[in-house]
Amino acid sequence: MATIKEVAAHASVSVATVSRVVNNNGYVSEDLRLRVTEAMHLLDYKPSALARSLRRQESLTIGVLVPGLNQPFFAALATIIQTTLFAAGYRIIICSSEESSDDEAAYVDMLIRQRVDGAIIAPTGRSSEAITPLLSKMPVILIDRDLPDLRVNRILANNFQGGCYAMEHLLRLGHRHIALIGAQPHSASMDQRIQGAWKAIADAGVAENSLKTLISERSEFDVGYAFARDLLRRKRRPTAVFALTDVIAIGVLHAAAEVGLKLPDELSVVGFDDIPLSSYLIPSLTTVAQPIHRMGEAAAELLLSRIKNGHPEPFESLLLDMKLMLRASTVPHRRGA
Amino acid sequence: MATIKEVAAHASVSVATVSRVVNNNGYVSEDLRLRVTEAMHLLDYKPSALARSLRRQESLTIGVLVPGLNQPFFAALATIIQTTLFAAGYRIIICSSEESSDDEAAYVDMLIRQRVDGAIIAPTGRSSEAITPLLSKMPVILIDRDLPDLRVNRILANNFQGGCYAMEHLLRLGHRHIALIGAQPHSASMDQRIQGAWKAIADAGVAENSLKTLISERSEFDVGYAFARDLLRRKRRPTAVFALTDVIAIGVLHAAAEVGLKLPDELSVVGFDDIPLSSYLIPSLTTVAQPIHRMGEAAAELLLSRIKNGHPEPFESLLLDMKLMLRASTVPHRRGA
DNA sequence: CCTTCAAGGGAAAACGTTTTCAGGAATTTA
DNA sequence: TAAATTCCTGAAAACGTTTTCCCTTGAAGG
Repeated sequence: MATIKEVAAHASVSVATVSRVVNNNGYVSEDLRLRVTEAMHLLDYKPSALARSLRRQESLTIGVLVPGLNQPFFAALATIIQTTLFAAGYRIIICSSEESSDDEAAYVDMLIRQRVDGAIIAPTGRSSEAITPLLSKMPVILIDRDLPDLRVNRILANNFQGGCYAMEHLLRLGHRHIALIGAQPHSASMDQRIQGAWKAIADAGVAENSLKTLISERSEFDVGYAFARDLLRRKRRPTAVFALTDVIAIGVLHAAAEVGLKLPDELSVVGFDDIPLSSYLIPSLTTVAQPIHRMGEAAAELLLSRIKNGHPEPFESLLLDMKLMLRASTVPHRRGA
Repeated sequence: MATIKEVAAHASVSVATVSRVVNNNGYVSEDLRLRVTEAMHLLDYKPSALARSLRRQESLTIGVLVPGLNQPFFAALATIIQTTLFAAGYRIIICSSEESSDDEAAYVDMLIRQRVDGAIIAPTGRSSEAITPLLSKMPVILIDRDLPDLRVNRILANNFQGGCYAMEHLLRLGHRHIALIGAQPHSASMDQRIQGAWKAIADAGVAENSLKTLISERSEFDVGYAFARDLLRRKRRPTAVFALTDVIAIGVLHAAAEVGLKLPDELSVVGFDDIPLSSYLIPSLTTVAQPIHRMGEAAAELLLSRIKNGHPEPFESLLLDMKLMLRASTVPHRRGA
């Protein structure tokens, strides 16, 4: 691989001159500029980002740490962040911790050694332990999942509001026997969705036993199906389900079909996330959409501004609005259905 | 951020000694080793991967270039590759080109400047133009999507075989009026699935007009729904659909429900990919599973071996077997249904 | 007692850039 | 004409490591 020295030799100039034309700063005559660009093309010269980063003391790289690329939401988020940052001249290192705190800590360590200029993190657990080492070393943006007592900027979707929206919707349709099904009990977002649901119950003034919550440690894919199968077979089964995730909702749909319920007439289902598939399900899924695009962009932009301008204490949180997507899976409750 | 010099000063030794204890090579007395490790902890010293890479002339980083992280298949593939390589001491830079050749070329350029030690690539288009610059500079493994006339190692799933399996299955069930629906006409994998389907037709000795192929430029999400809606309304509608992708199959399911067809009795559907969701659809989707885990691992391992051992000409391809997943969406054809 | 060898450690070169500094030439200003 | 300014260029330091080379010391072997 050609180095700047070889280019300089080939063009009979100093390395300083080559550097000037590469970075297009400082004075250099047309004559030499031409000779240098020619030599660069001839030798297929590509400056080493390693050497440049070392000298400039900035890597133009930022770390993105998500709990699981297999979750469509995070895949989409990572893609948006990548697109935004790449356009700004930054590259990203995406790390998928697969919900493991140990892996998360290992990736954090790696990002530090890699001298990334900043990090955008959707943390795995409820504990901030794994990511604290980063905070003193670079700007960090927390995204999607909150952690208490951390002095960082946050980009969050209003999960409380979303939970509220979903439950309000079901209550307004007349449902009074509702099951809430969730997984991942260690996530603050899930907690807030549940809180929102209870808030809607309280605001509507309906009986507290209108809502039953079922939370499992199992994976998203299993839990909806497993819970719903039992639940829907009971004599007094719920008339509506609030699934804390679209993937869970899909499991519920599956179970309902197996049990022989006619959807949506005999069971209304509302999901959460608005993954691409949800509008293609049968029936198409009413769900709460996260402002995923704005989250990704906002995180990227906020991080860049922090890298350029330094600490903007106090650390402010950006709380973005959710949106209820009305589709076919929810209908008014009919007495006797 | 602490440097090796500061650690050396703090422990009253030379930087060479610190380096020796960090890398655990060369001779160093217990006395000094202790003083150094103490100083390292005290200063929270983390060696700069930048400086190390520059000096060692290897970055321990490899580039992974996929056409779209939003496609569950590639998200899963990237995750597997990352896990395998991270365990081997390598980090990866994941780039998602979003099926754009221009972005792909930009990422390729970036990977070269970043001095990655190798690359695993699932190319975007049919042309090898965008990625050729890499070939002369580092070991490259092509994965999932083939490109002709490239002197590289390949890890491919046998898409031809998969297409064959799917079509054989439908034919064996007695279907003789089958629609093949696809998107992404620029992908070699899709071509091969189609070829496989025709091979099954030929082998079974049934009439060539048993199969109609419909390929669109539109996105995966739209195409299944759009085509199927038209198709299923005709007087002589197909009794089975082979969807070139699970996501397309989901669109078909949706359209069938809308048109009022009873699934799977009035329409059999077979998909391709076996994305996590496919077993949770209603009816659960018969589909062709890619050996995705073996693909990712094989690619990672082969790349590492090429980095260590250099060119193993001739370039061999690894062609992995597909597997037909029998589920509920396909049933025997009944005359008069 | 002399030679060899192993253990231990420091000085300095090297990796490929960017950037500061210094200086020369050409041009403008006083 | 002298002084100041602008344009242009190269030498060399610096970024943070690793590694080579060399030197010392102590012990073992003859």
